[in-house]
Amino acid sequence: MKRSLQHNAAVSVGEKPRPGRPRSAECHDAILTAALELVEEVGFAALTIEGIAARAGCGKTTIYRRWPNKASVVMDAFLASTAPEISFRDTGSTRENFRRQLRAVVKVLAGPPGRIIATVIGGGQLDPELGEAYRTRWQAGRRVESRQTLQQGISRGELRKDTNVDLVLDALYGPLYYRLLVKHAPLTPSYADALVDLVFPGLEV
Amino acid sequence: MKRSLQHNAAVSVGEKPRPGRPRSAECHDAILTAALELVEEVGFAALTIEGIAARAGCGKTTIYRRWPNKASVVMDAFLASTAPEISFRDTGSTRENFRRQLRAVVKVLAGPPGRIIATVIGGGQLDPELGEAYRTRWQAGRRVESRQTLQQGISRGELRKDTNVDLVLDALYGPLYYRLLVKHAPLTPSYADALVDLVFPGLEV
Amino acid sequence: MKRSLQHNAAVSVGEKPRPGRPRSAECHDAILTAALELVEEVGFAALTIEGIAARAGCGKTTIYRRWPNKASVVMDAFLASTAPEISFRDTGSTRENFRRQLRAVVKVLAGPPGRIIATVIGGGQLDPELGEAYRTRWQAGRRVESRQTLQQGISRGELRKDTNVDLVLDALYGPLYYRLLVKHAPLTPSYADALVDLVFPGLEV
Amino acid sequence: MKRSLQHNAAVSVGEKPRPGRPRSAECHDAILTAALELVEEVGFAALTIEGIAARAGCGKTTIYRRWPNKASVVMDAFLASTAPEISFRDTGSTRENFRRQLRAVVKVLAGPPGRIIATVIGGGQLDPELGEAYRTRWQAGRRVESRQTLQQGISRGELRKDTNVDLVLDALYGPLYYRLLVKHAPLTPSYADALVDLVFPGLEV
DNA sequence: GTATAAACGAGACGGTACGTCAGGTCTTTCT
DNA sequence: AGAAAGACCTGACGTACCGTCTCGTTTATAC
Repeated sequence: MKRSLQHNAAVSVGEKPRPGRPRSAECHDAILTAALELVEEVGFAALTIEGIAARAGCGKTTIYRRWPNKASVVMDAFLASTAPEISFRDTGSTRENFRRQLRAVVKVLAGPPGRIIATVIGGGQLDPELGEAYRTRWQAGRRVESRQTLQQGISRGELRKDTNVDLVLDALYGPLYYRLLVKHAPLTPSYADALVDLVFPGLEV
Repeated sequence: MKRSLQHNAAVSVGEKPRPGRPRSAECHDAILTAALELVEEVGFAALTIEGIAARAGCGKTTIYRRWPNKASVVMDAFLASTAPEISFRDTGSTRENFRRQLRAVVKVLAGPPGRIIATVIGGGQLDPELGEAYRTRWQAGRRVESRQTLQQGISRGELRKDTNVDLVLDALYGPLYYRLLVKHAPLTPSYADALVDLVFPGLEV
Repeated sequence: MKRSLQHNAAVSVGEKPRPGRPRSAECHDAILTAALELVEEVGFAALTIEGIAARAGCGKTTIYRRWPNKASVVMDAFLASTAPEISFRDTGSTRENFRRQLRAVVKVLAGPPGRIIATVIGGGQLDPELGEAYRTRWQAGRRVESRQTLQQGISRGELRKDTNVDLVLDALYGPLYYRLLVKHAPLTPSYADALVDLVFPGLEV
Repeated sequence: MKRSLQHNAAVSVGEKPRPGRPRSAECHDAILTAALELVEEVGFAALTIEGIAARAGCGKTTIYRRWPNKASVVMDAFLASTAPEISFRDTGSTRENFRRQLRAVVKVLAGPPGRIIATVIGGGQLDPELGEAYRTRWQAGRRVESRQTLQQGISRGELRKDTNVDLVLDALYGPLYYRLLVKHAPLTPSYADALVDLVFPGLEV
């Protein structure tokens, strides 16, 4: 059951061929694609293993053999689809770097991937495993880059040495996810700008 | 179906008595209590209407007659239990007012009500009605008071006249909900303090 | 509960007026009419008290106050509608008397009342009370007349003195009901004729 | 849905093995046995699919997968239990052949199988499919043998050449079913004898 | 007249069973 | 030996009626 955090089914390179019929890669992809489509169409709660199997044209058993629960399937499907994305580019100014990246994040969150992320975070409130999977397999990776960019700003002397990094990251990204999840107001690029301009003055030396 | 935003079963004051046997208030309370207990014990996903009915000692029909889905039951249960709570008191300093209120909010979110709020927001990603119910019946009310306090600070000359109120509220509360929902770090009173001290310097004249 | 064999709700003549609002005759009729219509439309099994109440425009309680179960309602409804019907007329010949009456019976059984009788007998296999009601309140009455006609034939010297009356009545009517209920062949006037001509030769002196 | 007239679940001989887990024969038998027991204990009306499933130790779905309604289950249960039964033996005299067979039929109808037959015919008044199933899967088979025996009597010169076969069969069996269903008098062997002696005089040359 | 008494409609109540759906497991044949 | 199919038991779903029970409202007789 603890294998749920890894691509447990991928036919890794250099894998020694085990006896028996090898697992079908077409099948694997079909399942992930079906899962992704369905989670967008009906949401995580209404998503069923049977539905995924039916759309993927495979048996339920084939899914259960590879993933322990539907959360893992969805998480794998999400990662397989959204892996290549929003990263930082150095403009020379840390504030400007964040402004650009936050605008990119807003763009993603306001689109279809945003709905999936919201679905996954929402499902994570009900299914602890999904929450854990989201944190470690998606959130943590993004956070590393943001932290590095912030730390770079500190070491370059742009930002105060006593900057509470985790707090600042929360102050920047928290409001975005807040609007994504509560939907009390829209997510716009100018909202990203305003946020950066609210938080950074207190950080810059 | 559009009645889900109101206490649809309560025998409101001054209500002209409709024909037929009136709905039982004991029953109403028993259901909400049972729902609240169960959602804490087993979580929203494992919560069943049958389970609520069994614990409340009433028939399933009685629940279905009053609420369209389990999300609404939980929402009503939550409101009935957590209504009288976190409010502002004027200490003379707007920053101090917010520091105290955010600490109170953290206390609530870190406790059992926090789990239910997270559950409701999570469920709101799948069930639009629940999301809407959360926004209008809970979130909006809290927001009004916060906005007034902030505006008071502006009119008292403590805060800049060009303060973007909605943005500031998001910057203060967003990070709290971010941690509540993503759970990448704990919610502590000192986090509330740090947040206030990060955001306010840029606002004060 | 044992009152189900009598018209328990009719405002009988000479009834001493009890205090309180008297039972409504319109209501009574509306219920019986609704029951009759519904039993023809959907059958006895799918018939519901709620359905009758809804169509009759009265409350369920009003029905339960008067009849102990749906079988009684249907039986009353049937009797109220089909009371005036098939009787014997003396032609001088007993065989002819029966031929005419059996033709009349076939006519009734082949029409809508036949469907209701079939429904009632069918329901009687599942609901003993309905069966008992059918026997005593309908069947027995018809039987008396047939028996008298047969006995008249005996005393007039047309039929053998050792005629087994009950057997002959069964031999005459049994096949009609057999076809009514099993439906393996149609009920036609000529079938009645043939039946009479099969049974009577052995009876006549 | 048109499969209800056949043993739709039986693993027929010579059936090419389809993929997937085959239907369990133990399960099949357990359901039919449970259905038969229950219909005798509580009657058809109080019979529930849930009750059958509980006693058979299987899930409701397993029953619904094989039969469309409880009538079909009972019909199959009845056929499986009463298949090997009442048949004719040639004594040399057609009248005697029928006397013996009618006595056997009376014996069956007066016992537990009789209650089930009555239940099935009764149910057939409400559910056309059940009526059709009864006619084709039970009644028709019995009728063939009776017709052959009657025709044998004709060709042997015992009975008149112009005998109306269908009418005679109705005259012999109709009264039995009449008493079975209306229950106005008991079914006894001597009743069978008397019936034969009433009908045959008119047939014999 | 004004109690008092009962029937009325409406509809909520605790239940039972419905027929469906999906869960996760299993058993079988096919590749 | 894995894939695909499909049957298995389980358990919850949301619905329909059951028969009972309040309600507030008539509509009678009795005081």
